Amino acid sequence: MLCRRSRWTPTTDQIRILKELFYNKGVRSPTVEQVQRIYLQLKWYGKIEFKNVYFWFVNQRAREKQKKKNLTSDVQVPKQRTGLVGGSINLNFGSTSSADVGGSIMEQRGEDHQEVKTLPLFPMHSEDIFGNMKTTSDRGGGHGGGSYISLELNLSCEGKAGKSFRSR
Amino acid sequence: MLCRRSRWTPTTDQIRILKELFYNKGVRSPTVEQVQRIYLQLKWYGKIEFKNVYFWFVNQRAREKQKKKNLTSDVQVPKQRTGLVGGSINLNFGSTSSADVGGSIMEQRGEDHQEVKTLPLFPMHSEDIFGNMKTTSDRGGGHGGGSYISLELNLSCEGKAGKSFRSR
DNA sequence: CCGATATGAATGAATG
DNA sequence: CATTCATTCATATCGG
Repeated sequence: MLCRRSRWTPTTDQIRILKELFYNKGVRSPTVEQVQRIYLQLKWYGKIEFKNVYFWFVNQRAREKQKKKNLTSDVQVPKQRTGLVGGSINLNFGSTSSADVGGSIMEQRGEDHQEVKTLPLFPMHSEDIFGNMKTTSDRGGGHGGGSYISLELNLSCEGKAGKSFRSR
Repeated sequence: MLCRRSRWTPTTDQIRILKELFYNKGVRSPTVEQVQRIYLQLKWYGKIEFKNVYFWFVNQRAREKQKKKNLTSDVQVPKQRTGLVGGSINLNFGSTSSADVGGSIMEQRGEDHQEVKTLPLFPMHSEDIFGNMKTTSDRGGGHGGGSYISLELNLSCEGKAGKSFRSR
């Protein structure tokens, strides 16, 4: 059953070795020689190409970063005054339990304030918001504001500066 | 290995809002800031995480294109992926004799010999890989004898891991 | 319950 | 390296 897959499907051994290198050995950005050796070694465990190893590390780095910012802020406030059938507002903020090396869910910063107060559509001028990237803000202490969101969607997609997910 | 992690089940309100944004507002690839705001708003209607919003847009985009491809494309051979590359005319007489349909960059394969003979240099366009490889700071000073990739691999670790991807 | 479908999630591959 | 595309996997939901 040879499933000619268009893309590389790493075997469990290959994955194990790669993760071992990445997490335990701390190999994040292997050198060319290292990638070459890893590749040559991994070939023994199944079909693989040099670029597969290279891409694997690139993706791993990128996703590691993404998943790292997880704070599991799914603390949705038990608050539904509108009577919406929201349905499941279970306070499921059950401690993430992010213990596994490969077990992490990506998420943004723990921005849990649901008090959206009509955030400015585009707070930045062009594409760089030095020191302005954290929407979370840092209001020291005080939070006794109202806690109900109301606005309707105000997202605009006009001359959006920058394009795409550039958090920078 | 059961990855049974209940997945997000969007509420009707969340779906409605998301679709409103996608179709009516034309929001296809929201920026992180936008995703974040959408997330903050949607979470009021039920359990939701940042990544859920992110994935939703990714999937919508992909499937939108998928559907479109199914309609716009004329009836001509749907090119079933029955296995072989079918209709591809292999006029792939590029450089490497091994014509790979996936023809992509950095294709350095030499077939299935899993033995290294002389670590051939990489025939890929260096401008892409080695010219762009700027690793600001990979493993912390593991140079000269610390961070080889060794673990269970017995690959020929000459032990010279001096050069890293960064060609600086 | 069961199989088909819709869709959330994961990840290899690419692009700039 | 940041972001996006493409393909695949996993599962919630639906019809019978």
